[in-house]
Amino acid sequence: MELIDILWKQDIDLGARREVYDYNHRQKEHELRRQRELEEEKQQHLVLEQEKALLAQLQLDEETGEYIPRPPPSAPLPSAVAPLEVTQNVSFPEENADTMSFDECLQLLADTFPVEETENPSVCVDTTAVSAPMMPPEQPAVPLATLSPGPLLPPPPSPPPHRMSLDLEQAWMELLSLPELQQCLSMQMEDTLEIPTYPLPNSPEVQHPNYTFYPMTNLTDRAPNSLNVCPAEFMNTFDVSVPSMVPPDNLSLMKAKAPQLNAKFPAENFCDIFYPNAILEKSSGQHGLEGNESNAMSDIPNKSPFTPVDIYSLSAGDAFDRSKENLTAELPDSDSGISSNISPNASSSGKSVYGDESFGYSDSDMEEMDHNPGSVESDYSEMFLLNFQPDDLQRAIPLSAPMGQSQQQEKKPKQHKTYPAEENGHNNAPFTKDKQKKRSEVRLSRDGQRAKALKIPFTVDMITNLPVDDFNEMMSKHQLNEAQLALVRDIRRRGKNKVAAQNCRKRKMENIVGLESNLDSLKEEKERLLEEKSKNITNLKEMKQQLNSLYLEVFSMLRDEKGNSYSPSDYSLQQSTDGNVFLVPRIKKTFMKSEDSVLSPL
DNA sequence: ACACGGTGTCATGCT
DNA sequence: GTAGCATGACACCGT
Repeated sequence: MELIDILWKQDIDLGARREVYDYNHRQKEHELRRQRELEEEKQQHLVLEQEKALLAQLQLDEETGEYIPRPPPSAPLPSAVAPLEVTQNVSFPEENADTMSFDECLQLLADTFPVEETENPSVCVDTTAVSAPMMPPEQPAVPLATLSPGPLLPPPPSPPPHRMSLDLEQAWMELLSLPELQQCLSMQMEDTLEIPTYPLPNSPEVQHPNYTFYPMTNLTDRAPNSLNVCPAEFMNTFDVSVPSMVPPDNLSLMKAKAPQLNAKFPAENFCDIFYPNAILEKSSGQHGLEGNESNAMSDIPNKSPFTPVDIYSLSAGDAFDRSKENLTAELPDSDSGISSNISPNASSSGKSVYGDESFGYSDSDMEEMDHNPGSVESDYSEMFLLNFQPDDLQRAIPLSAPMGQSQQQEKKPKQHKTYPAEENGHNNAPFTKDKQKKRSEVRLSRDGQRAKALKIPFTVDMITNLPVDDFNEMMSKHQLNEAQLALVRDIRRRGKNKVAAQNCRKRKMENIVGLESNLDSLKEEKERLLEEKSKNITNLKEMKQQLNSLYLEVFSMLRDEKGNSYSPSDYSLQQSTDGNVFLVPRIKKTFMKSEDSVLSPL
């Protein structure tokens, strides 16, 4: 699968389609290796079945809807044979179910049911989500890659009987009521348990059979290039793997292949039964099909936004979808400012004067437009002065949502989109909250409404965020009256000022935060200094005590001529500036205190 | 009903 | 003189 992808990507510029690789791959592994071998076994098996059918085994199968499989030799065949059968029966005469010979009928059933067993995970996924897990995991992830033998090789285990719903059972019984089919089925079903569980195409819930009965005429119309190359068995995978990431080309290819499934179902009335349903569901919108499809696809590893509806829509207008994607791809690169409206997500590319904040209001504008249904498309189409058709514009806008190609998620981006204030650097600001969006939308809607009222052919963000030169150039390209000019200037002024105010407040907050930080640091320093002061005081006090004790010790060691100690009350020790210590009488000291306090004792 | 925060807008000064 | 920015002040709105 990876090789296929690689090869396909390498040659995609050359126009090579992916199925080319798949086709080769499939031919190598399937057609040459298994088809004929299994086909022979199939033929033998059918002969045996035919013999038994003639012996009237009808009663066995119709009652329970489950058919006891005939012993081993034939049982494993259907699943393994399936891919081969599809391939070889592309040109099967499906319209002659009533008139076909018995052998043909047998052949048809023998071919059909085993095929559908293999297709069961794909074609009949919609009927029961239970069948989804049985799908080959690689199918949804790389849809076209399913063309490779992988999905076809391992025929999924026969679905459990309980999977068949009552409706399916009844429909099955009705089908069995047909005489020819009864014979054929009875013979065929004896061999396989899978038959009862086969989701019949006449269930209105079945989605993919719609493709199966898609008019054969479309076959050649849709994909003439790939039709001849790709055998019908590839279609088995397409039903399941209608991918979200598949390029439009591939989608069209898939769509084209879908009709080939006709070969798998002999009864033409099936088409009459189900195809209208398909149309109905198509017309009902994507949700209906998405719901059904999603149920079936829920187990698919890869989300497959492209539902059958998408395929139908493609069939209805490939050109549109292509243009739609082209539009989304091109707009972000456009510097006309229009892209800013349509691609608010392109913050990286939309940066200009204000960085991300530029073009940030398109969301609000769009929401504003949403509030005025009816006038939205026309007004904006006028305002943009683009070549877009309103439909294109309307569809292109959501498509440009940040989801990119996940087109199913385009529904409600506005509510959750990043507000311009957040984009322009305010996302970290404490002001950022949800209501900011609301207010912004309201505010912007004012100017938007005014602009629309005056038929100003620019968007608010264009007016606001374009550089002066570009703005003037844009203005020069349109003849605006005084009111329009005044409004445009006001809008630009307000827009600029709004951004300035936001920046100002941001700075203010930053300043506040900075000042608070400084305050904290200053407080810490103050505490540190106070603590140091306290330590110094303590040390000083200790030193004084030590000095005092030293003084007393020295003084006590002094003796007069008679060997008597001096009284501390009468004498004191004093140190001169040169370091000499003198014993000074207290009386004298008091006398000297007035003239030389330096000599006073410590 | 009131307080408060967030935001847009206006007026003004400055570059 | 004009455009743009910064900012105080005010009003509005939502919580």
